[in-house]
Amino acid sequence: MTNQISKTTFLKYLRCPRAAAFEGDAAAIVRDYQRNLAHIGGEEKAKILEEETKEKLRQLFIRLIENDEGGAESEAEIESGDFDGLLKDDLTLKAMLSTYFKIEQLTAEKAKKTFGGQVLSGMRVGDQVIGQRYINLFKDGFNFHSFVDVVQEDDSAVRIIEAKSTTSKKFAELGPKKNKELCPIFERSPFGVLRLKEDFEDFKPFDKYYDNREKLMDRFRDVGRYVYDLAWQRYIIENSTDDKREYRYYLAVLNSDYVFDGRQDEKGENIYDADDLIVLVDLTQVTKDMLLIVDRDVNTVIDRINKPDFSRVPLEKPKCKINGSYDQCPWLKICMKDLMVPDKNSLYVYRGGHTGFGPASDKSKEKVQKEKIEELIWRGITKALDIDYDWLNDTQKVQYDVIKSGKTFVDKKVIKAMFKDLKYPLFHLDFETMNFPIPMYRGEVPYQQSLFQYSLHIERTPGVCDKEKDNVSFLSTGKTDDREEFIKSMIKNIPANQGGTVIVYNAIFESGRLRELIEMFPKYAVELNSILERIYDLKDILDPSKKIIADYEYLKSKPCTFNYYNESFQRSYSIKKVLPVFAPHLDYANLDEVHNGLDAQAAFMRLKYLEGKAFDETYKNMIEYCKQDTWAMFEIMQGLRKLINEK
DNA sequence: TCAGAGCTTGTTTCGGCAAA
DNA sequence: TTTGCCGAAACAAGCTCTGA
Repeated sequence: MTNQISKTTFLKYLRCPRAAAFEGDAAAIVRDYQRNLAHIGGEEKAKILEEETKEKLRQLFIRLIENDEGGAESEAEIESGDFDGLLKDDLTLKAMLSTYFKIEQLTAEKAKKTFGGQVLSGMRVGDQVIGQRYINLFKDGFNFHSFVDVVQEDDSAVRIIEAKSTTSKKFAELGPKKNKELCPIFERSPFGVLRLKEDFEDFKPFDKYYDNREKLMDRFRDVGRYVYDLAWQRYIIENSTDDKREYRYYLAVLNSDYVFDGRQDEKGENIYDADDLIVLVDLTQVTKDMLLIVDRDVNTVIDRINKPDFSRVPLEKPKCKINGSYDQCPWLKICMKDLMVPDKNSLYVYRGGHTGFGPASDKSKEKVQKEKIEELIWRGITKALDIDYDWLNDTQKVQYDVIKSGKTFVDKKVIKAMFKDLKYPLFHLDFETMNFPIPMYRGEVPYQQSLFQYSLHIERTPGVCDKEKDNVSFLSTGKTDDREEFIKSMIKNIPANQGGTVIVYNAIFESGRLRELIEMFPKYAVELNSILERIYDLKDILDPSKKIIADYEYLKSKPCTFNYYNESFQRSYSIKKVLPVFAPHLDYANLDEVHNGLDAQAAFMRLKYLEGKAFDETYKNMIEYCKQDTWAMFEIMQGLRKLINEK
């Protein structure tokens, strides 16, 4: 039997030798699980199947990593919870399928318009896309295969187009900066195609042109990973066809400057101008230069499948995607355990630790090279307290002390002074948004954070606020463009003439949204500006930003940046880490349906299609979630008040 | 007057974090 | 997946000093 290797599988094997070895043995177990799950009836049975599968994986991994090099020891034993990520059904991905398909359709339209000829793309049947061009290459007993999103061809040329749901920005703005001015390495051709400057006749290479071009060829970079996909396709095609026509290779991405004009058809569906929304990026020359890299990678993958190697590998940030979320290595937890890196209070807990650790630099002597976290871990220094105290900066020393003593760090004097600057009534405000690749409403751009909900708790005098009575909110029904209703409701509840501080958590987000509203709805500019000017970031009280430090005389002399640090924060000041310390009784897990911002987005997507009781249920759950968010802010402030008034 | 060393200052790049 | 912000490192440019 020939081994089938899809592009996704290929990339999994390419991560590292150990990931490849794990993949081979674990993939069969995961495949079995998915097959059985499809035929199983009832939630309870599915739960049992999941537990059984995790136990199988656990047993497998205990065997795999307990090799002669040591491996996981009892204190860092592998738990079945370490496989959660592997078995999780990707709901977000499923919800996005129709959007990805829409982008492919628009790409086909654009290709037809730009180049004419024959255009072949997929057709949607349920959750499947059929009819795309199949490409494959047999090599050393393997079948490397893939589908091409869009193929355009005529008598003389074939154009291979890979559609990606990212924006043109990262290509259009690639290039060095000189005196704060960008020198892009791409330029729009008369046909509106983004091409490298070298493709134009009058090309003269400028400083750092080739450094930036190199970035396109590095699959661990933001731009490079898209280009790699295309180069892989090219490799398969060039090694499996003897077609003599000219082949050109393009990525299709969303134009970040596209503004949706709000046009709709008679059924109320949005009409997009494909020619304007889609940008083609010509990567023919770059992908050609990458063929050698891909060839080497293909041989590496074949080798790894034929000779699995389970031995330990050093962690590498860009490869393993440590701290990355969606593209993190699925085996990272296993490697971490194997290297004795604890879940809590590891070396990764230090703020600014990514730059490494080393002796404090002495101005009179030469600079000492810092050691990266991954190097230290490889040497067996894995816990936060393992590190030499003198190798830490002032902020990190505070973290060390907190872990060592188990006591929270609090600068009561500073927090007290910051509280004095608040003007009552306090408006605790929180937004929920939807960021869709393709804009939803008139005036929006790709990935616009489109506002659909807010919650507001009004605290008229210090410490006096009722969770129900003092709460107002707005939630769009999702069936129409309600943004103007949203604004009217908000400016009524936060009056411009009344004063009072507007409290938000992580102000960058809320102020950004307000500025966008002013841009799109200038007739409310005065009222919206009044809110914008009164915004105060609750996070600044715990962890002051640079701007706040500059504003407050008493913060300037502080060596450590924190005002408050608790061990359970694990360096993060996100509200989900902070809230449990101040209000352990407020648990997001107790809410129905919506537990975080991404759940709220998913619920809002459903809302559009719900009616009657189901609609009411989801609508209510969304209101409750957002209310909890602003109430949490009030509770954190109450906790801080109690703290600073203690003797 | 010039070249080179060493220092200071400014700019660019990078990685990480927060929100949804 | 996006945005903006931040701090540190890396790099670049300009200055002074020194010795010839």
